[in-house]
Amino acid sequence: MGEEIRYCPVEKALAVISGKWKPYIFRYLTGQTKRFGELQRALPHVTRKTLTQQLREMEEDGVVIRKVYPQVPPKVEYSLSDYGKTLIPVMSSLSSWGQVHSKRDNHARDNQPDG
Amino acid sequence: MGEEIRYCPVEKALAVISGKWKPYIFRYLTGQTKRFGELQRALPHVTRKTLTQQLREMEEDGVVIRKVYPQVPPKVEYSLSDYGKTLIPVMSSLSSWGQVHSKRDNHARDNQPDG
DNA sequence: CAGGATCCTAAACGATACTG
DNA sequence: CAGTATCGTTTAGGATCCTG
Repeated sequence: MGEEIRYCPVEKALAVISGKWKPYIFRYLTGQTKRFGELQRALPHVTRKTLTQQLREMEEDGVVIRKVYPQVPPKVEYSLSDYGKTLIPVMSSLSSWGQVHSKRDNHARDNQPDG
Repeated sequence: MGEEIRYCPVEKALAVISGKWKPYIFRYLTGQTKRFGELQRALPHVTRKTLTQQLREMEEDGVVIRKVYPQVPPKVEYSLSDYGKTLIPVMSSLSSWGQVHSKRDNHARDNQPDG
């Protein structure tokens, strides 16, 4: 998901936040540190494998910090890095656009007066 | 690319702008009406089929207006709809983030002093 | 000029089972 | 608890050829 270099800054930003569960992970980690299991419970529809993958990618991109506590049973905490936090206003921008235009779903592309 | 309903506003926004060439199309159409061929020349690496697809999706999503001039040879113009223009600040947000953090490429996730 | 049709590949994601 | 390994499906996008 980031194999080739991104020349377009928009693409670069999208490369970091694109991923089926990344927006959710992002929102959930904003302001909070969470354990793997907590994320899993918050996102009941994602498999462990995929959740791990998405988190690994976010870690690779430097937006998420993974802290492993060497104990048994294992404990792993995830949090946003300072770098990751710089994405918060971007996510807000996306979010507010999505909220404002949520009345316009997939269809409804003809002039829909403010119903 | 928008088969299922998006519950998350961020996902909803991403669904509209995600697509390999959409950011470029977006930027290129911002403030200008362009013909299909112009877009193609501006994006030398995209095939006609894919360019058409992306434009169709953007039209479906209501962000792009496709105007066909019934003449031979055909002439088709693309422009941003008013709805599409509401995405400009969102694109700006993504873009400026991408620009600011462009020094941080795919790797380089350890502390890299401004070398 | 601006496409449509068809075939193909790579990558994302899911399902399921196993592990330190 | 927090993964990894393997397999299978879906889909975005590319390659190529055809058309009004």
